Order: sequence, then C-alpha cells, then structure tokens
Amino acid sequence: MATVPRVKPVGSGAPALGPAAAAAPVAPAAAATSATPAPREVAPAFSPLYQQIKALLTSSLQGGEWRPGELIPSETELAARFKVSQGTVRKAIDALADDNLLVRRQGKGTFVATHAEQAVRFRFLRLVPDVGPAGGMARRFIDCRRQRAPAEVARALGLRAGDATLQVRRVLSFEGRPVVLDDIWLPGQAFKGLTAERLSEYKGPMYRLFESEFGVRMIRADEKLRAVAADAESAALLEVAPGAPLLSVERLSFTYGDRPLELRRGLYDTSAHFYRNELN
Amino acid sequence: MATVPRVKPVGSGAPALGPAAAAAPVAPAAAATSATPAPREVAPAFSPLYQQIKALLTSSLQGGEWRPGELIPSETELAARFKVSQGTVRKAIDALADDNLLVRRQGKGTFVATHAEQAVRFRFLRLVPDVGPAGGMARRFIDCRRQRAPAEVARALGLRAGDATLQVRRVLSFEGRPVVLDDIWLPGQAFKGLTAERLSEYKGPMYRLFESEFGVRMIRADEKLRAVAADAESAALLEVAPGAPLLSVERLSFTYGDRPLELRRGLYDTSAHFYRNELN
DNA sequence: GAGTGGTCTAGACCACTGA
DNA sequence: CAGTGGTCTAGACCACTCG
Repeated sequence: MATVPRVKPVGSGAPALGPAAAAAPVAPAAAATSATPAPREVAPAFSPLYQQIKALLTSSLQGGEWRPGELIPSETELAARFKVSQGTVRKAIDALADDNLLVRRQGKGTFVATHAEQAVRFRFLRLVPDVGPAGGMARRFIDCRRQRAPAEVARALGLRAGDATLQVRRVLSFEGRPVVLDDIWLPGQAFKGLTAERLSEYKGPMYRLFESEFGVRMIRADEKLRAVAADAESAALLEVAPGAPLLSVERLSFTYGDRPLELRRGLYDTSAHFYRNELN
Repeated sequence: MATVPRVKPVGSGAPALGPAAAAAPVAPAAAATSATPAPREVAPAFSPLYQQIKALLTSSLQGGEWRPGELIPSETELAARFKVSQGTVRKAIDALADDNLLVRRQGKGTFVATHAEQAVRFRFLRLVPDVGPAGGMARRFIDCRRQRAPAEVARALGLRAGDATLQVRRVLSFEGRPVVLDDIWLPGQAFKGLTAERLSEYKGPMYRLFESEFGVRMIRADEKLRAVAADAESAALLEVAPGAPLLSVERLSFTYGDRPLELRRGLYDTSAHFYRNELN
C-alpha cells in the first residue's frame, strides 16, 4: 500500500454535510485547518475534490506507479484509498479518460493509455491516402546522431542552447513511395542510450518505444502547418522535383505537466495523400 | 409547453428500482410495452436514458425550439418535463456541451452555442500570424453567383449533379495583405435569398449570418489539407508568384444529423501565417 | 434572496468480462 | 459466479449571477 495520500476537502469545512455525514471523509477538520503549513503542489487552493483526485492520479501516472497498458485499481478501491465516494473517483477518472490518459473497458477495468493502441496512432498520424485504405508504411532511418541543440530547438524544448540533443532523420514510405521526411529532435538527457540500431530494429510506433524503453509518454502535441517549396535535399529524399510544394508540419509533443519532449519537423508529399483534420 | 415527448425507459423494465422507486419515472410500464407502434427516430432501441434525452434535446435544437444564443430550460424543468431525474438530464446536457452544441454558464443557465462566440471562431479559423497577436481581418467578396453543382461538389453535399448551388469566392486579408482565397459552395435550396450584397453588408462571421438568417447552424467540419502550387489566377489574387506553395484546405461542414451544408476550398498563403492544430 | 449550474454522496440495478 | 465499469436516482450543499 505504501503511503496513501490523504485528500483534504478544501473550501468551507467538510463537503456535503447531508444525512450521509456519518460516513463522510475521515480527514479531521482540525488537521485540515491548523496542522497544514502545506507544501501545496497545485496552486488553486480552492479546487473541487474530484480535481484533486485527478491531480493525484496524474502524479501516480507520471511517477510510474502504473505503467502504460497496465490496469489501475478499481473505482471502489481508489475511493477507499482516497476516502471519498466512488462517484467522485469516477468523475476524476472520466476527466482523465477525456484527456486520453486512461481508457475504460467495461467489465475489465481502467487502463493506462498507450501508443500501442490503434486509436491513439490515428490521433498522431493524420496522413490519409487519397484512394484506398491506409496501408502499412515502411520506415527508413537516414541519420541518428547526438549534437548540440540549435538555439531554436533549445528554446522549443526548454533547454539551454548547446545542450545535448539527439537528432533523427527518417523517411516514411507508403507502397514503396517516399511520402514523409521527418527531422526529430529529442533532449539527450531523457533519451540516453537511444541509437540508430535501437530505432531500426524496433517494430511499431516510435512513441511506443519511448514509453516502454525510456518511460516517456507523449500525451499531447501542438502542430504548425505550412506549405513550403522543396529544397534540393528534401526533394531528392522524397523523389519530387525541387521547388515542389510540400506540407510542412512542425510538431511539439508534450508529456505530463506540459513538458515538451520532442520537436519534429515533417515534410509531407501531399500529391497522393492528405492531412486529415476534424473541427468539432 | 406544447406536446411533451414522453421518455420511455427501454430495456428490462423501469430503471433503478431501488428504494427510490416510489418517486420513479411516471411513464407507465403497461403503456411502454403495449401502446407504442413507435415511429422510432433513432435506431439502437436499447440506449441509456440520458442518450435518449440527448436525442430529444438535439431534435429540439434542430427543430428550432431554442435558437442559437438562447437560454434553454433549467435542468430541473427539463427533468420534470421528461419525467427523469435531474442527474440524468445533467448527463445529457454534459454530452451536448462536450459536442459544443450547448454552453453552460454557472448561475445563469445553459445556452445554445452560437458562432457569435469568440471561442467558436477559433475552432473554425485556425490561421495564426507568425508574429504578433491574431489581428482583425478584412473580407472582400469577388464573386457570388448561382450555378449548377459540378459533379464533385454535388457528391460532397449530397445533391444531384446539376442541382442549384450558390458559389461564393472571397479573399481574406490581414494587415492589408491577402492571405486566404476561399471558394465556397452552398446548396441553393437552404440558402434562398443569399446575395453578394447581403454577404458584404454583414459584419461578423459568415456562419453567424447563416444561423441568424437561414437557420443553418454548422456544428462540425472535416478538413483535408494539402500543399499545392499557385495557379495564375490564385497567385494574382493572393499577390504571390505563380507556382508558389499554398496550403489547400478543403472543408466539408455539417449541421445537425451529419448533414453536409457547405463545401469550402481555401488557399492559404502561409509565408507569414500558419495553420494551428492541436493533437490531444 | 431566489434561481442556476457545480460538487459530492450513497445506494441501487444493469451490462459486460473472465474464471 | 464475482468483479468491473455504466446508468439512474435522490438529496444535500456550494458558488455564482442578478435583481
């Protein structure tokens, strides 16, 4: 069990002093009001119970208590652990499921989301062929070397200019035709031991490798899209004419706590594929 | 008030026959099982109560019972109307709020979402300047004419080839520079009376005009993005060199019931702006 | 102060999963 | 069959808005 974080209802006294008060949270009111110089992890100070639970669960995920793909404790058990009602835990889990950090499966339990899932891959790979179904793709690693972070890359990743980074260059092909040229920058610190061989021999999504080998889980990304003209080098690698229009996709990926851990610049040949987006 | 739709709990008997059964839904079990030849609007037949409520609320929105921007009845009132608990209505409204069809405002009530809201505009206009804040934009209508639907347009909009459509062409400028060239196709049927003058004199988002004047509310859109080379005409209108790379954004917009009501093809000059996207 | 949505609880039954 | 999440209810109090 280890040390169980105690949830203190903040706000004006104990929550919901209804007829159920006898079975209400155990956190003693006295302790809550006096004995807390409080290191205060999250700022708001007045936040709903379920958001506090959500924060605690997120910490457990971040800390690796439950790893990607694993089953987390049942709602009932978590409710007992945190001394709140099952409904409150449920709301916290619902929020985390909305954020795609957890996946609920009726009758089985709640699992930590992983990039192994097909659904997750579609969220991050938006390229769709004009005709036919999205077939498999082939990867080819052109380059993988450690080098000092250029100023712009360092800024995006929150590093100091000159910090160690890992730079990967690869080409993705569909049906034998090169379609995507990716340049990827990773902080050297978090990805010690990543080599070209390691990348090449791994079957499956790169983000899956990151979570299983480096404990790095990408949960969100911001992208900036542009149309650009192919320079000589890119044109050669993508087998298009120099100057041909390419879709430039600059992606910054984040792990828990909005910490950026990957900068990626992709050049897409969109003559037979398009980038799918849904506005909701 | 008018005729109030009666919600029948489907499934095995009345829901939740707990100790609260005395105050349970009034819908008589007998009527529910016998007196319903049932026109059956939605298929599933075995769906949770709150989803049925959601469907009923969606119908009311679609039917115009509550117009964009208006306040809908309170949760308590809807619960009474549908003869279900407030919590069930809440869950239905939560789902509709997640779909961006409704907007909750604490202390005030729940409102029908509208394209007048700033937040909604950001969902549909993703162009961001490289530097500085997103300033205002100027519109210029180049063309607005009725014409028969080309085959491809007809297919996308679910029309017969040759059906009447309205075709609009416009340019959006930021800080005096043309950045977006839009070609828009609308079904003539739904947009009778829309003219170039009407468009020009209207201040504000086009989708706002659609909902206030034509009762057409766009709730969702699919986009296909590509990089293309500027043809002579587009290049002239966007003041770029012929052959310059442009971001092509093909958008199909839907109203209630996934009915497509607009096809739009935009060409974006992304030399000083980018298309923002968030992967969650 | 009245009315709204927001939070929290407690307990019931249902549907699904796997041993 | 036991255990899980999914649905539904009922009732309490809180926080916000506005007259």
